[in-house]
Amino acid sequence: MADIQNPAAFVDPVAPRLGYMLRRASLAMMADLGASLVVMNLRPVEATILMLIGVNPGCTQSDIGRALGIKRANMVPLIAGLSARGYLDKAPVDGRSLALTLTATGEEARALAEQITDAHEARFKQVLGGQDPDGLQATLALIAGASF
Amino acid sequence: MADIQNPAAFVDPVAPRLGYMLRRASLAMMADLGASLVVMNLRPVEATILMLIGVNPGCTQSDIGRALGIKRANMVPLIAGLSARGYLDKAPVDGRSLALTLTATGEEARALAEQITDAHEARFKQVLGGQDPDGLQATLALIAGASF
DNA sequence: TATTGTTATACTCTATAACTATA
DNA sequence: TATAGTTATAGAGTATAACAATA
Repeated sequence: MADIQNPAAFVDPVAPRLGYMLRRASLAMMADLGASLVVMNLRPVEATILMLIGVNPGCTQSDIGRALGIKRANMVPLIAGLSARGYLDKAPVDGRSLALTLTATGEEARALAEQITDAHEARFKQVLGGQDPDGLQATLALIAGASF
Repeated sequence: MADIQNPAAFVDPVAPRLGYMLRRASLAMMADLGASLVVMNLRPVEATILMLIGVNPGCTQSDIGRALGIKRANMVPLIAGLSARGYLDKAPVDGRSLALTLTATGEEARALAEQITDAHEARFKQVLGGQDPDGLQATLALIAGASF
């Protein structure tokens, strides 16, 4: 029986597992990013969408959904929310699709979100000590792109 | 405007971000683990709980919740589910807490889950090429343990 | 026939509040 | 007063099915 009086005696058998540690590291970074973006009342996914439209002006919400792995149906409230806050302009291109661009306010929000994300990332790179963040990035890309 | 006829022209501004790539790598591994465990009708979190009780026989569900970052209230249906499948034995220790152990069937399930998880992990370590998985593991632990 | 945007809906995961019984 | 287990509930996030309009 585990000695529950001594928390250190409790063994965590999944700590040495790559997938679980990946998950914990991801949750730690996402929690920090979320906490950092709360000052501008923006969620990480909303910040991502602003950045995506910033570099891809005129894209559609279906484009964004494909890029981020979000279903069309779930893009609707996300775009509606950002639009209601005055961050987005919609222009018909097709008759069925809308070209999305950032308003001036939206561009300000994107720039601030980018700045906050930079600072967030810098904090974690410092934790890495001397290790190469780009090397880690490349390794993670290998894992993210794996298919069996 | 982004050339939506050519998907390659669509720029992903968060791909070079550590946190986002961490998230994508984590989702990729968790999806693979989930798909691998489906043959025994077990979710990753349930497999984790079996492993946790396996090395910490006699622990309580509150112990498990603390170890995995799952609230007491959300542990209830998890333990009830594993118990209903005949994987767990509960023995009163306290009057208010229950000591959890694996039944013979539960131990079989744990062993199989461990084996499936091993194979899953081996696949991803192969994707890493020559890179040191333990080094990556240690780096992820630094990120997971960071606090600001 | 395929795609865009949309609505409705359901399921999972997570979070809080409140209760009981025990310590 | 604090903890273990529990219930109810609410909020995200994610999934599918279906529809109208358009390509």
